Amino acid sequence: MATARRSSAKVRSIPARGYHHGDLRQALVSSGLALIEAEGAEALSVREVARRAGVSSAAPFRHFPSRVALMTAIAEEAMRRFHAEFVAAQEKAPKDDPLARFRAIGTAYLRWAFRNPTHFQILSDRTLFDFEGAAELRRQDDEIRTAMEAAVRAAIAKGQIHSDDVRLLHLAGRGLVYGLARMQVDGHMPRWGIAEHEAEKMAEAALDLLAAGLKRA
Amino acid sequence: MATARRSSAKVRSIPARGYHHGDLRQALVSSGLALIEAEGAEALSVREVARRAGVSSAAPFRHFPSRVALMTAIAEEAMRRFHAEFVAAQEKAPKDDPLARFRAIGTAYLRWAFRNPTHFQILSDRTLFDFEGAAELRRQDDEIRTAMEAAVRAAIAKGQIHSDDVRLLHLAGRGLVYGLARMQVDGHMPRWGIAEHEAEKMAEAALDLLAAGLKRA
DNA sequence: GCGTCTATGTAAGCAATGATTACATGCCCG
DNA sequence: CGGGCATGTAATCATTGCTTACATAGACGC
Repeated sequence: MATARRSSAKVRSIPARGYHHGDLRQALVSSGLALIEAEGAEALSVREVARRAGVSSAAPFRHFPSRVALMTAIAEEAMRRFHAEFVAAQEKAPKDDPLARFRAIGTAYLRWAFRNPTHFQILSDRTLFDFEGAAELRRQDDEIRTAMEAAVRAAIAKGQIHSDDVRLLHLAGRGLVYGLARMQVDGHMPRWGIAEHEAEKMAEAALDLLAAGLKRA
Repeated sequence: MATARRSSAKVRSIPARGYHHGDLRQALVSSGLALIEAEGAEALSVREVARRAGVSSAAPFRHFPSRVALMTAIAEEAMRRFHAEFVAAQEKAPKDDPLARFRAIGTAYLRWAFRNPTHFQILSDRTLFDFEGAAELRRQDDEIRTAMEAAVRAAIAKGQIHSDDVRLLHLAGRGLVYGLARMQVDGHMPRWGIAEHEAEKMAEAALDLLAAGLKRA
């Protein structure tokens, strides 16, 4: 009954369930992400994830040496998605208007955070996983930071901004975007009785405000 | 030997240790805060706190119904300190220059967060404690938000700012300050090889940048 | 003083969790 | 077809949050 036998052929491609799970590692990451989405990061336990994947409580330790390692894999998955979307937004952004580009990058960051609060929360809270040990994640994170900084640099070179302190401008931009995103996921967004999706527009407007303030008069 | 007898008098004032602890509740909050300071919020366990206070593992439950309740008391203690410092800064701020006042409030917020990262982290992460159940904390939090909003409103009334959207301006200011503070405690501050205390000045400069951008030309 | 009542501590034990160890199973490759 | 390795299970441990039953010290009425 439960033993829906796979048909002798090379099982590798079929994610069927025998004694050996098709791809437990990925299954654990997926159900882990789903669990966090539903119950919060604190609620993620190795045993619960194993339960949802239908395996014994010791099985996950074949793929991850510790709970933190599992969380790290989940964070890397989240970063992979964020990075992909960021790259896509990056390509659609105007090539010849650095300030607009800076704004576009910030907006993409904000939109992603607002629409994937759980993913964003995992990524931003580095006490949840092993940041140092996640090389790929760090690389993608750096790439995003670098892109933002490049936009600022280009805007300065083009004389679009009335300041030439790259670090400071970058810090202000990133600080604002990061802050707005975290306010949202941390529940610090003032409730002005406006619809949820309005908060996102509001945040984007705040970013515009900064960009406008930087413009050369 | 261990029974250093208190001298008959009204013990109440003396924090001596008999079978009954002088003021266990406060002792738990204090050692809890110290523990978080040293090991991070995740590391706080009721048993460890009890151990450090020299009582049995069940004793804390006489004072707090749950671990979260203990964390909430710790958060309230942190907020009390923050609020006190905020009020002090508020009084020193210029009365007649709202924009400068707005800036002063933001700076005080930033300074506190940079110098008390643990306290700030506890307060900002509402998954750590019971925000809804902490009435006094909520009141003090509101008071700070209100003060910031009032400064913005006054700046608009005085024609110091080239915009009249109070909510938006407030959001931008709070978002930036909150973001810079969280970047610091979350370990997202770019390491530019500058000294630690320079980061604080940098953050303040970013705030100035926003304030300047808002100024009427 | 004295006895009792209550606040506050202890001891022991429960279920759940992260992690380890010894064992089982089945897929892959010679 | 048969050995070996990857991947699963079962059983177990220490630790944790929390509860229950019991102990004791202080406070208070008399």
